[in-house]
Amino acid sequence: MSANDLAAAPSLLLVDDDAVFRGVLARALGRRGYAVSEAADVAAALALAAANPPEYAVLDLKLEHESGLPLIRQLLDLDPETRILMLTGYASVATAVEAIKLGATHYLAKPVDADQVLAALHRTEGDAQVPVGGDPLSVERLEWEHIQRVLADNDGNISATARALKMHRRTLQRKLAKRPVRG
Amino acid sequence: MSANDLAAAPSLLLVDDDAVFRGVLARALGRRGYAVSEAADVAAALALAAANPPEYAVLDLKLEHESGLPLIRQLLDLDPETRILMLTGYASVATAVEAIKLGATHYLAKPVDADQVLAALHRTEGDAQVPVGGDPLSVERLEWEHIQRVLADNDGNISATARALKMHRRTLQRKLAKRPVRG
DNA sequence: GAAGGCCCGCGGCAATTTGCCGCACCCGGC
DNA sequence: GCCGGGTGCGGCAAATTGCCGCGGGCCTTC
Repeated sequence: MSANDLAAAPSLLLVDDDAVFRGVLARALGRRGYAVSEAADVAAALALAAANPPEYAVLDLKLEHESGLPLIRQLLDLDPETRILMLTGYASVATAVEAIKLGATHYLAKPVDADQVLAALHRTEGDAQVPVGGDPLSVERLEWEHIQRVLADNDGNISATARALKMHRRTLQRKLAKRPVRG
Repeated sequence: MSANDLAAAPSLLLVDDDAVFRGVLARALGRRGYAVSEAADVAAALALAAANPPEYAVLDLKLEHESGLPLIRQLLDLDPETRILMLTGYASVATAVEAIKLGATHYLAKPVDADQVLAALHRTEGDAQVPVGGDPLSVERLEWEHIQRVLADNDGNISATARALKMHRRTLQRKLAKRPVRG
């Protein structure tokens, strides 16, 4: 990439607590002509964004001990034009709905590659020739979605969620630790 | 319900191609004080909405041979105030994102009960500190409902259902042998 | 009418998951 | 400080699932 390209490179803020993943994605995006800045938590992300509001942002939903959701609002407060992509390895309909309503541009489940990230960030709204897929959810997937929904209803309180679901707290913990299955 | 209540009843348009499900939900919503009109496809829904734009709408994503997604835009064109809930037994993150971006108020995966539908329709953007009705279904109960629905979709074919649900035929048999749990 | 192809029901057994203990820790109120 | 409630996690017995196999029924096709 030349110095000219650098000068014109659109800024992109990448927030993820997984250093390895973050590094790989940052490098891939940099190679594609973006000026990437990285942060591992909400505080660091806000510091970077306050100093220089990015044009694009890629946020991990599940950071070390906090949620990336509030960042959506805060980034949009700094610059309403920011295009935000929510990214997570623990995707669910419940959190997707929440993210989009908060103003995220798109929402993707990990794993993703840099091209998918960029496609999601640039996608113009509206052209919704969506799949409307064929097969119903697997029981496992359905359970995951339901758990996420109830968990959101209970503000992330695991004990309360376990009670509401009539399952053991320990079991719920274990289920949450696992990644959602596809399908 | 008195005549006064009827006069004040908020209008709700319910669109689903499954007559049984539609009937059950319509009755349940009617009992809760809504003036429910029903439609089985997009054309019928539009006809009803054009004549009398509803305050609320509950749309099935997967209608017989069409998608319910375009209806979101069309209903909002008729009346931007309409609060729309997308409902589907074939939930996916992708369609959820699309529905919300198109302007839907919320998105839920079937099976749901009437209270959850209303809670979703009334939930305000900020957050859900609203007095939510009854407790959510237990995972066990949810699983049972889902299995029954998919089983019906497959004309009672256990092998096909097991494949669709990505579970073992033997396991499905055992689950079916047990009584439905309540909760 | 024999051969496949699909389906159902069920026994058995190993692997995985649950239920249910416990413990250590953090936090917010009293 | 002390208490109640939430979180994370190890361990272990009990229950459930996954995955075999078998026999049998009901079609369709050679």
